[in-house]
Amino acid sequence: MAVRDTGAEQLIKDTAKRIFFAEGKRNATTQDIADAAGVTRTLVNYYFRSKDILFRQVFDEAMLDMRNKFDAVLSAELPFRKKLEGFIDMFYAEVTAFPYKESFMISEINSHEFDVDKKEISPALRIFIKDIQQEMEKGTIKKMRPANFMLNLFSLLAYPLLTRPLFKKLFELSDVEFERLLHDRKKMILEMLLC
Amino acid sequence: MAVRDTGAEQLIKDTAKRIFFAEGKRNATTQDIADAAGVTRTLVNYYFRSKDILFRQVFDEAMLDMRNKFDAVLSAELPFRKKLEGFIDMFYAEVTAFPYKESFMISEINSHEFDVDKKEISPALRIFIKDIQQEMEKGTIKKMRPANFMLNLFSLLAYPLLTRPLFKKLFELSDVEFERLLHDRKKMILEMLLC
DNA sequence: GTTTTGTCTGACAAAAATGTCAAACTAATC
DNA sequence: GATTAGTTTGACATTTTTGTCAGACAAAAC
Repeated sequence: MAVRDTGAEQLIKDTAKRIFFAEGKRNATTQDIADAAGVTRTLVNYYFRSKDILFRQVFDEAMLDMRNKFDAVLSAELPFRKKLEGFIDMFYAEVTAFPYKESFMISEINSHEFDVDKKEISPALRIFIKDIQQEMEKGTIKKMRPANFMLNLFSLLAYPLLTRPLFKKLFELSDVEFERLLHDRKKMILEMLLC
Repeated sequence: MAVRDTGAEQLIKDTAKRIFFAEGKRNATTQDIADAAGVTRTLVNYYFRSKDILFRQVFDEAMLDMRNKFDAVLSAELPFRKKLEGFIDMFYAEVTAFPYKESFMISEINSHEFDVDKKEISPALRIFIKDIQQEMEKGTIKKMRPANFMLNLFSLLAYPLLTRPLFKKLFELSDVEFERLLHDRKKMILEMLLC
């Protein structure tokens, strides 16, 4: 298949990603996606057979894409603190490009069809877990299960972005003020993790 | 309206809440809800006119319910540390009863129709912000914007539950092991916040 | 230049979900 | 016990979304 590549298949996937992750239209129909891509809906079915398959494919690729970015940062040859900084920067860049991606993923993760195709703990994660344990022995971070350290890192980083609209209203913050808040967090997160 | 209260209206709402928040069927149809409640779908329309209105009503009540619980804990006459502990316990209890509520709320908060009907910062929140500032002056917590302190609290508490299925797989954890992890977090979160 | 093969489209069919209405039912009220 | 008014239902209509299929189109192969 796909011998005479016209780019339509990729175009459809990219458009779907934009609509879901950048524009936050979680309930977009195949027609919406086709329209946005400037093709007919029939073509979407031609390449992906069904909506579910398109969904799954977009989700899986997004998942893989994220994992690759995580792995690149977490297995880099850098001191621990630099790794964390790199991770935070990478994460913020990702959110800036795709503000709704996190929210979308959370939804999927909690849906009943969720199933990742992993065999085992990734090598990069294994390296990072080693790092964490070493830092604990050095005393730069508190002793805890590595999984909990990672949960803390992700939590402090991701959650504020997931609840941004709510917190903006709760604390009566403008966009600029919220950005400033996020900016402050960068240093603060490091301090909290490396106590 | 509702002069001859048969309990059907409340039954439908309660059933919807159970399906959404406890069973995690985010895309349940009105038919699904009617079936689960043991009534006809027509009756759902009789009481709520449209699916959207039912959704909105269930969401708003859930939001209000949460806010009330938060307020009760945050404005209690207790030392700061006890308040935090109460908050954490309340949150875990809530999640145990409705495992998918958080995820549902995040979705809604990030949808484009989201709009809370609040006038101003709630009195309870104002009290808690005062508490936070006092603790900062006493030196029991690091100096930061109160909003950031609250974000930290929520993040550390809520995020692990949102990504539970993913982390379970990533770290190859059983349900029991994950529960143990969560249990450890209780003390840890307090330590991280009160350094 | 004609055949072949992959790409794309319009028209149609099917399915899924929501909404409406007249009429049946039932518990209060008179 | 007849009337009234709120409640419930089944049948029907509409809307929305998805899926299919025969055929048009275009580029490569012969």
